[in-house]
Amino acid sequence: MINTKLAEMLNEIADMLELEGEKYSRFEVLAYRKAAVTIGSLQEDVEGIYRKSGVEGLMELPGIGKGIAGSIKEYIETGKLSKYEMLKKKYPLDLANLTKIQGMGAKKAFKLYQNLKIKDVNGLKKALEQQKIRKLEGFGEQSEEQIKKGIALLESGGGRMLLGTALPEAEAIRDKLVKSGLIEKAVIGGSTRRMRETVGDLDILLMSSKGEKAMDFITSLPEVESVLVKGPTKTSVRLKIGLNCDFRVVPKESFGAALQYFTGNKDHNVKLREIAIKKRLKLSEWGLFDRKEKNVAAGESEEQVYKVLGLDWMEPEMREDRGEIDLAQQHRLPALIKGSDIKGDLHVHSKYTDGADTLEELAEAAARLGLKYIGMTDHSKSEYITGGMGDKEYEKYFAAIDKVNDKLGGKIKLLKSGEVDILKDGSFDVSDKTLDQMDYVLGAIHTSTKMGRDEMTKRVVKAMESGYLNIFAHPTERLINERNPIALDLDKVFEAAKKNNVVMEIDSQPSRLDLSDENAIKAKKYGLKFSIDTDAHRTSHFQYMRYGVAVAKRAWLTKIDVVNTKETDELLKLLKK
DNA sequence: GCCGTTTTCGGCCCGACTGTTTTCAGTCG
Repeated sequence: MINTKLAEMLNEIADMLELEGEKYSRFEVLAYRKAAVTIGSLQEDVEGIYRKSGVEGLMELPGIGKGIAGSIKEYIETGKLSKYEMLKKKYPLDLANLTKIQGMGAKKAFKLYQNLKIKDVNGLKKALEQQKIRKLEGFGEQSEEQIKKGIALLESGGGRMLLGTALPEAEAIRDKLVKSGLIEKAVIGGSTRRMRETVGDLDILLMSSKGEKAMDFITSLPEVESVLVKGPTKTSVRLKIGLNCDFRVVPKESFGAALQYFTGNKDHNVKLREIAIKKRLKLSEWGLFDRKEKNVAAGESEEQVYKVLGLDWMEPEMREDRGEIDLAQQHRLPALIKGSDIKGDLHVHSKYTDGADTLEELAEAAARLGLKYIGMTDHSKSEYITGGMGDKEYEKYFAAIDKVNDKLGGKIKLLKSGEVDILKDGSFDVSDKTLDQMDYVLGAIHTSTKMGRDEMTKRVVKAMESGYLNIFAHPTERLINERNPIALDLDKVFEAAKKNNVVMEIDSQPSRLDLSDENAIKAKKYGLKFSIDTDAHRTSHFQYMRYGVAVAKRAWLTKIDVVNTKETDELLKLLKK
């Protein structure tokens, strides 16, 4: 995939245009940066788009017009980008990596090149050792320290962290702040509030009349490793878990505007500000102001900000500039699914294979959370590491489930199922008789995951056409930051699922979140139904449901899109073949 | 360079903090 490389080059072009100064408008620089973000965050291979739909296809991407589409074409066809090559002659330094250092932009990097012939991060390190940088005009000892820190951060990884790790940490810090008595309100914002699958840093918004004291309290928290920035309204720290956290203190009358600002993604916010301008208003984190500098959306609420702009309030998960602003203007926002809509969990493991708890323990824990049913889906024999079961074992398993159900007396119902392996040829690794005894069949790919795209797609489609498969579990088999998705033609898979009434799973494990929000959006376009499951391997994993629900919300799913919002009887009817 | 119930030309979001400066450029989100 050339996406990353191409995005890096577009960014470098932006850097170099910036160095050109007056010759180029800052908006042209911005255009290249925006295009770089588009290409860099693309799920599909940009080369694939070009091969399939040509330059026109590229131009449908946001921020890609005639000029940059042409450049992309040139790069794909020739392996070179003439604009890049031309500029690079004038600026022969590794801007891509140098500017990854916090606090180092193109201008500083170029100044270091002009004066000290520093071309890359290694050269920079040497200059730091020799304390050459502090002698430069505009730099000092503290600049050297800052650059050193930036390099260390870069080398320690500094990538995005799983939401499932970051959110509990943010909540713990938030709760401490609330307990401190120094603040009136604390709300977690940013991509964490939008519940993105990974988080680059944390944003916590505070309402306080004792701002300075609150900032002192924050920098003395045991979770804090070092203080990066400290001012009266903004403080940034490095947390020990390896994440930066920004704290902003705002007064009551700005809280709604600030929360809005620190929640929407960049494009969503820019669009709102543009709407404000059209209404002769000015939107910032401090409020929504008219021409007399009067805050016309005063108060604590985001609702007010959206309302004055003529928009309905929307859930944070939607604020990604995926068309939600238009819908909010037309008062046509969908009613997204809520956590409380979930009636059961259709993917749960017990001690019978690789789970930690007994059937009874799981049932009791789920009942306490208010669930009406859980589907027991212990592994089939191909997963021998987990103690996967064959036909005989499943027979005993189902008998045990019956027994526990009797004992539970209707408090909650255990459903009979299994996480059945879809073999290389698309068949299942247990007999039809066993499958017939299940209330529903949950199928998954676990073995031979390196198959080619065509073969893998055929394998899955065949399983769907068998008439046995009800739910396709963690469809892409990816692990975030660890394992790439299996090669699947999702269009063909979704088509087959629609034809054969197969439900797509949204697996709520924080490292899976599979389907992803983007793939779930795609699946919904095919009219598919979803099952949001925890894939629990112990009772505490039932808590993961909120992450799966968040993915569903990010994909704009409503209650009727999700099968496990149904009551038990209705669900069983729905899944019956 | 991109984009359009505000336009095919003329716009393009807004503010905080830092370090090195004597009023600001650079960087970041």
